[in-house]
Amino acid sequence: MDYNQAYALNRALRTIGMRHRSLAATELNRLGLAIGQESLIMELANQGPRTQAQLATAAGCEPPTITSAVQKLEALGLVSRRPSTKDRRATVVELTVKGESLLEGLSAAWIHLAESTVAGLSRTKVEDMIETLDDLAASLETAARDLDARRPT
Amino acid sequence: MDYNQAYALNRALRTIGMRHRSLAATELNRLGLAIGQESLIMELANQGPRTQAQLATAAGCEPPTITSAVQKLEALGLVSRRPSTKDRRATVVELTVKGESLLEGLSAAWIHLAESTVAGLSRTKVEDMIETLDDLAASLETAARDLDARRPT
DNA sequence: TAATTAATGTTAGACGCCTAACTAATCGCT
DNA sequence: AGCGATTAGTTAGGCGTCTAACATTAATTA
Repeated sequence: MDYNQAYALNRALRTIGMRHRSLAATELNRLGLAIGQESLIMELANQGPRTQAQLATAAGCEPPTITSAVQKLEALGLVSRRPSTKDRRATVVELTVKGESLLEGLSAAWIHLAESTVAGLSRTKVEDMIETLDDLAASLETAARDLDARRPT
Repeated sequence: MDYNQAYALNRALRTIGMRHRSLAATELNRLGLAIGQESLIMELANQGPRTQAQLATAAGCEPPTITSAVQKLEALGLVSRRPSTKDRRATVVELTVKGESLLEGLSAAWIHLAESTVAGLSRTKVEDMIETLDDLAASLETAARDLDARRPT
């Protein structure tokens, strides 16, 4: 690949990441949430109670990030924690009633975010966009996995 | 747009942002740089000496981010600062010789980053990917602009 | 010209995310 | 059965980014 293509690709991805994150943050602020917390709430809503390790895998981030996010969600009363009965190392996280009451607003906010994200597209259909982004997300996941498989212990 | 589409879109964008940023960070770390600094260096290489306000606009971030990034680049000896002669508020930032010596490695790293980003694509050609991402980046820029135009003083 | 408004850059403090280092518990192998 | 290796979670400290508040200088307008 030549430099101009690489530059264009990386630059587009940088601005996409920053802008989408920023729009997401303003949507979530209206609900009293910070960015990152939504992915835990949605995962708990979809899958039921999960350990923090499962949440880390689902959210694609590292354990310390989960520790801190769960602590804050617990302080907000949106989530509860209890020790796992089967594995005494593990902590099971569960949505509280108050947490579930957020789900409706969260869905609306997420639709609004997606709509403003694609509102200004000039030559791409939304279905094609989603298709393309899924392909890219998968490619980046394998690139990331390959990278730290190559990183020794 | 229905919720499932919105969820898929937002989720793909979240992972794309996180993974690409993370890959970029490991590339830059090899050069002794942190993420974000590369966009200033590249802008200075492309456009010549710039004020911090111009750098903020080009990088798509806020003035305090530039202040801190420029301070660190200056401490590394990659960049020099001098007061503008025409506007006594402004600071002009310029690449040093040591900064220019990084450009070659930076280009190589950026090509490598782009290649690993797209290496795992299964159903999208690179040219189409760039086209689609440019469209999306532009859409998100206008969404962000509209948002804080709506935010009053 | 004088007064108001706008722009440049800084500091302070917050956020999410990261890595490194650690404890405690479980797993795996001999 | 026991010991080394792995896994779950936490703490400490770093990064880039943001907003809010501020001082300084420039531009606008009365």
